[in-house]
Amino acid sequence: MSDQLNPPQREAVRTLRGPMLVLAGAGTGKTRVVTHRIAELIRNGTSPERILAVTFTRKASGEMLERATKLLGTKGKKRKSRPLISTFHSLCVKILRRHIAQLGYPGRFTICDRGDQEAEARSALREIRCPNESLRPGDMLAIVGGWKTRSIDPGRAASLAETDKEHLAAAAYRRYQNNLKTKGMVDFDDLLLLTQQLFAKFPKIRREEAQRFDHVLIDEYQDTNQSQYQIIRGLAMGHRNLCVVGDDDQSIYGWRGAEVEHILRFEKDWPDAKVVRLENNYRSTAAILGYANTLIAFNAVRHEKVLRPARSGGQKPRVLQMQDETVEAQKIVAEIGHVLKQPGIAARDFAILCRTNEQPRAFETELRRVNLPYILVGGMSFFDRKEVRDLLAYLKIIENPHDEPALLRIINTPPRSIGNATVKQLVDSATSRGGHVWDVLPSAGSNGLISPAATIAVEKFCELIGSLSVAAKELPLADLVRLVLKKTDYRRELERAYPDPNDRDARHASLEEIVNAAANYEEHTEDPTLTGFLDDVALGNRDTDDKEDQLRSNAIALMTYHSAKGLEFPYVYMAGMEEGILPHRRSVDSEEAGAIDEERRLCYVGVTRAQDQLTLSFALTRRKWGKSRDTVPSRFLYEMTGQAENGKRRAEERNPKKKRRATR
DNA sequence: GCACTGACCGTTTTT
DNA sequence: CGGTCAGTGC
Repeated sequence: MSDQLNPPQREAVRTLRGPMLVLAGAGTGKTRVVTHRIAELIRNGTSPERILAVTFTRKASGEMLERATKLLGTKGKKRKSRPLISTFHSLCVKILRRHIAQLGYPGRFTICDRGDQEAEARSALREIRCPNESLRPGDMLAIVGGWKTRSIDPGRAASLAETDKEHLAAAAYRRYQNNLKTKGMVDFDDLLLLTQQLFAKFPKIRREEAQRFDHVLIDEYQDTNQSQYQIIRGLAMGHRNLCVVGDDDQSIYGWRGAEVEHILRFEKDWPDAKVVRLENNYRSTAAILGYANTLIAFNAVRHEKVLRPARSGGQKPRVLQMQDETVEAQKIVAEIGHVLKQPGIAARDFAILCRTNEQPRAFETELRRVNLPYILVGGMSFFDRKEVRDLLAYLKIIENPHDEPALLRIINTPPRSIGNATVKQLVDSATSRGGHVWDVLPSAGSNGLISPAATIAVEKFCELIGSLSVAAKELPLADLVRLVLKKTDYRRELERAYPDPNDRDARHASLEEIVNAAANYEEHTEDPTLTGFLDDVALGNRDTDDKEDQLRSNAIALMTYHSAKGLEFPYVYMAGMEEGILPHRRSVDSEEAGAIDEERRLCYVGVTRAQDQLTLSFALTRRKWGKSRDTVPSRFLYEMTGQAENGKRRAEERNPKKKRRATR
């Protein structure tokens, strides 16, 4: 792309004051506009730290920061003189760290990961005496998550609940939320929800936080949920310098509470808003864009947009039919290997996109077999591995001994003779007193709650944590991590637990990675703290770079459509174009209106990632749980290739006057 | 207290 | 197929 901005882009960059909505289609240089705008603001005298840019993913914020830095030529400068480019979640953590006590929480908090959430869900369900088979913790979390992303508190949830499960979930939600509060823990959704509540209840705090910035920019605005919407309003209503950028056709987070209405309603909320449309696509060839446009036109409810290709011609997208998912992986990987032999083509030019996290498995096996470099984005995270979680649990306990899931995780890991029976006693005694497990540990032996042997073990454990906490105040983070490993003898535990040397080595390496991550965090952060490190880990803000970035710098990308949003690749493979996968079975079966439309947008996101060549593939049979089943090609294939009738079009041709309402 | 075994069960996407 | 968990035997 040339460095010249086209007229609408220029307008979006030059109009610096007041509210602005940038409706930007796929591949129209959205990120470019945002970064240029930041640069323009600074050139016009806005001091950089008065600018806040919010993105959805950490990757996007990193990229934006990099580009803005380049544009401004401020590379070596201190962080203070840089704009704040952050994800929503990181922003909210910062705000909550300053004010959470106002909401009745202990002064500090830890962010729970998925495992912590499950443990807390389990105990909440136990508290309401919910039989195991009536509602599982996972299901409860799914229901509660749905409420939280729509800003529904326990009180309102109780009145909204319809089914038996929902009623149980509402009761458990109340407990769950209260327990988290007393323990000083917040889950992912709370980060947004509590910030919203903070702003609503304490206008003074809202103003204080809002006054830090003179300009607010929001990327991927179509994916904002209720809380985010309110937070943005709260931050921008004073100065009104709010610029939001988004594309309703790429709204793929409806299931997480995102409401496209927000982008459609923007002009009503901010009546003097300037609206700029970016419709020139610089990314894909006309052939690819043709497929994308034909496909998305099947969605009835949308902002009408015409994406004009800047690149004419191009190779027509291919549809490949394979025998099963193994052949699919073999064929695609073999083809990539073949194309890679051509000069000037690199592994990073390829992406294999999937609907589910399970699909990449077959590809991974195959890529390994033929020894091609790849990076699997998402899926089982490094930080989900058992040994990593154990080690992090120690750090969490050092930071906040009241973090109960962390405590229960490591109180007997490595085994130190504090068995299930003892732990149960300790938990019961804490619950009956309404206190923390950590606080009953010192007196447990003298109260005769636990056996003499266990008493000694518990005493030793307390000493261990005590000495680590002292060390934490003096040692650099990486050294603290090493000390934890040494004092807990965790490496010997690995030797014991994993007889397979390969397995063992991999796990040793994971521990080493944490030490590296800590060192990296310290190096890249101005004021490093244990809290800050744990925040970054919980939010996926991996400062671990080296290894990951090295890989990413030249590897075939293997990821889901959701992860691929905002990215682009010369060669894109969309695997598993089958009914039940894309669109996913769950959406096909769903009663909810618009479920298929969201799947179609997902498909659209996939298609519009491709710059030069797009390949769609489906398998005739696919294995699931060891059983092979026949499949049906995705309806989207027929739609894209013009083999399906577009009912909406027909109706319109007959009755052209009738205007479609642009709502979801 | 701990390790091992077998029954059971699950089908999406993520910060 | 692969992971989880309760129950069993040492």
